[in-house]
Amino acid sequence: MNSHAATDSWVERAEATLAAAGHKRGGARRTVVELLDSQQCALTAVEIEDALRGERRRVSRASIYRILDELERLRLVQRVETGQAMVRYERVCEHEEHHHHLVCDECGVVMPFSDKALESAIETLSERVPLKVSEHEIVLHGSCQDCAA
Amino acid sequence: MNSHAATDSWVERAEATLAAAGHKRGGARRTVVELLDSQQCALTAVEIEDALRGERRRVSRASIYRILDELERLRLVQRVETGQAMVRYERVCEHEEHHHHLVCDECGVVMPFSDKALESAIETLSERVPLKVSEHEIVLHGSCQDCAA
DNA sequence: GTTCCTGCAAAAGATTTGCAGTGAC
DNA sequence: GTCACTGCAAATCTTTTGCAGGAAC
Repeated sequence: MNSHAATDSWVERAEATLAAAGHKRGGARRTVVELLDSQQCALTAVEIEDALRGERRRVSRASIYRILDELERLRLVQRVETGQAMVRYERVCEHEEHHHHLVCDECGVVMPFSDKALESAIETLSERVPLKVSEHEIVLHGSCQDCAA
Repeated sequence: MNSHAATDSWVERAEATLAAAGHKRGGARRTVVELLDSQQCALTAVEIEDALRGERRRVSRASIYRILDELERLRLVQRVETGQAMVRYERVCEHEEHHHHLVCDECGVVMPFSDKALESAIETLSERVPLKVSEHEIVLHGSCQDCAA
């Protein structure tokens, strides 16, 4: 499930960062971290709960939100707002290409994409704007191939 | 408050589109439409309710949501997701420059910006992606000049 | 033993819906 | 008169919080 090099896998960085922040190792948190690591794209809290209910250990909704919140504070995951009712979360990889999202407004599927030209446009722009920019989020809405057919 | 040319002001287009869609003229809806027309940037439902409570006619929260929902379906307003708890809405002007948003994560202020290079990057990109793109949303997060000082 | 971690149940906050009365055409 | 519009109150849904027991160190 996990295709990173062993030495800088996201799970390991997450565990290390959590430990450095004074956290103990909790079973629920480890389970969530492992699930997030195995995902290619962003999940909602409910999707995480459902994914864990069958497979691995069950984790309560409240814990999932608490864990996601802490992971976000530590910049290990990022929120993705897709305009759907629920917020999505995905892991942040330091050495990996930054990506954004495509959302099909008909079926709700969310897919990642990345584009160099877009990133450099954002970078240039960030310096001309009355805001010290720390992050950016881009979402393209439309119909996916299945729904447009 | 309103700086459009009389012939294609957003209020007029909105009224015409609503009428064409079989709507009668409602006092609450007209009040909300006029408020949205007077705004430079996106408002939340609660901000709309508060703005109307003092000044013009009071409109119930439920009606505001229903009105915004209908205006969105007719593509007269668009949602803006800023990562704050509430969704924001703003009018969509056909002949005006498309804009996006800067959000200060400290004080919550939302500002509009626009950038040609960014728009063309999006346009080019939209054709290479497995989605029939109909809309896009870009949000830059960071600290505004007051908060960064 | 202290401090963090979890689940459960309750709370909070945003948005939606049911219903009954009012208004537009 | 009919069908849309609106407000109120209740419901729904996502996310947060309080609390008590359990686990890590």
